[in-house]
Amino acid sequence: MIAARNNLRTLAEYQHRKEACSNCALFCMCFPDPADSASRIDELKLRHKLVSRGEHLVLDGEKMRNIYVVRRGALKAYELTSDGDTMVTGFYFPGEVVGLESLFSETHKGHVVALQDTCYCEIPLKTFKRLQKKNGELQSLTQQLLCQSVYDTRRLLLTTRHLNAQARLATFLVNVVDRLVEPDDPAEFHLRIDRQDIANYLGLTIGTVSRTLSDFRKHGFLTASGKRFRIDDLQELRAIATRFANH
Amino acid sequence: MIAARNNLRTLAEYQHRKEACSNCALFCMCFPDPADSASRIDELKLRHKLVSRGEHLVLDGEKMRNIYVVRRGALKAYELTSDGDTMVTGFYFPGEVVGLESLFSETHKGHVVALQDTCYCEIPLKTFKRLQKKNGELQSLTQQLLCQSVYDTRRLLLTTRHLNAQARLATFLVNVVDRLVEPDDPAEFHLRIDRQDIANYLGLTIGTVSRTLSDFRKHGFLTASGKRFRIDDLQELRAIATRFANH
DNA sequence: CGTACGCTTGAAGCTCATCAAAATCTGTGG
DNA sequence: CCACAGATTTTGATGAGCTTCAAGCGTACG
Repeated sequence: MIAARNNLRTLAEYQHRKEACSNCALFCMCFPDPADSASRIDELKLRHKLVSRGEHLVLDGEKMRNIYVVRRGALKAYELTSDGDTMVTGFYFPGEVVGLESLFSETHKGHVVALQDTCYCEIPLKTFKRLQKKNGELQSLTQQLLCQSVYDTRRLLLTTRHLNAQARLATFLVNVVDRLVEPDDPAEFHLRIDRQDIANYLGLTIGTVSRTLSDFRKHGFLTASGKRFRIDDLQELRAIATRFANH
Repeated sequence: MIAARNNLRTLAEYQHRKEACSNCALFCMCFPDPADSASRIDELKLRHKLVSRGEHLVLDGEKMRNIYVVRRGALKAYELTSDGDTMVTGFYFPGEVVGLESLFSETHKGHVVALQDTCYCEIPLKTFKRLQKKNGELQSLTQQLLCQSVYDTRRLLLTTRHLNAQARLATFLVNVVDRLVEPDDPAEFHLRIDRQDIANYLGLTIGTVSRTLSDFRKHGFLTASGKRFRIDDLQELRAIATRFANH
């Protein structure tokens, strides 16, 4: 069961949390112009919740009741085919919005499950729509995020169609670094995604992913043991990522 | 050079054209509630234009000035990699909107070129935004189209990652039929896309596309000679499209 | 009617999937 | 803290499927 914490917090408390929210895609919704922040926060009745590893945040076909933003943790989005095969469609890291692309149909497409204990913000759809209606900023932010989503998906599409295993994995790793690591920090992280999910996500098999990682290790591009990764030559990985298989 | 025809037409003339517009994704923008259509059409100052085969409608990196809707013809969207390789990202057929996903950045990503002489509607971005601001219907339509675009791209993504050549091509053909052929018409069409572009789009080579088409021919699923296609067993193609390679 | 381009077909090679076994990691209880 | 069991990851051998390259064929168009 999902452990719910539906507390309404004070503005002061939110100001404290600004750091945690600073890379949130919907930052402007919770922390607008200081002049009227109080009312906004109040109206949001923002709910922080937790899902533990293995629990689902969203189920396929479910009516969309909320929009979610990841605070801490990691989530996996996937769909099941008619044959019962799993297809991993994406991952969500802190600061990222879950379920926005369901906005129109108001029905979730695909499942979203926690890869580790994950803390998130829950924004009721009604609140979101109300805010959107009277707030041009949020309006255009929504469009921006949707456009970005189209762009990202298309990029992934091009990636998987035209790249070989090395380039696919390099693209994936570079993307993870960009999303998970602060710009000037060392590229070292605990990746909660297992090899099977990476493979599925990239349209490869677990064997190929493992082998390719070994290749990268041999070439000194990274140090990876289990789920602990350190990227030693991001430059080179970026180069491999843009190097095409069929030229 | 693009042959421009910037005439403002009368409402009566538009009513006549309703049939041509009836499957337009932005239909509601031009033909809203009959009561106030006149003003809407007037405001739109809709411009019909032409691009001939091989001419570009949109160039990569270009500032977005208009939104386009295809009336007649076919367009190809593609990007160029740093190595100079072409990657075909999609096709546009009558009734479909070009460039909506650039809405936020207001910069076009990728090129769009005409595969045949193509007639389209040009909606100035400013007009579109103005209409959007005071028209909730168009507002939500935009979001819907963006959501749809995410969904379509994701679907295509799943397709190409996990399917073999047969399934990819079948998916492509079924999709073309759905977009190009009226529901109850015989599935017969002149596909302006050449084998090379199909191959690139599906992440295959021209040889594999040709070979797979031959397989389909041998099995009696279709009759294809050059760019003329007749789908003889859409049912079976749909079955192949959903049949996965790696189960 | 001939040329050029696109399409088809064939043979050889390479990448990645498949299956299986070994190695390593993770978590649990002693 | 260590030992053990289950899960995950790595590695290896083999083969299917797709690419590559090249040659031949068909078709469109001047």
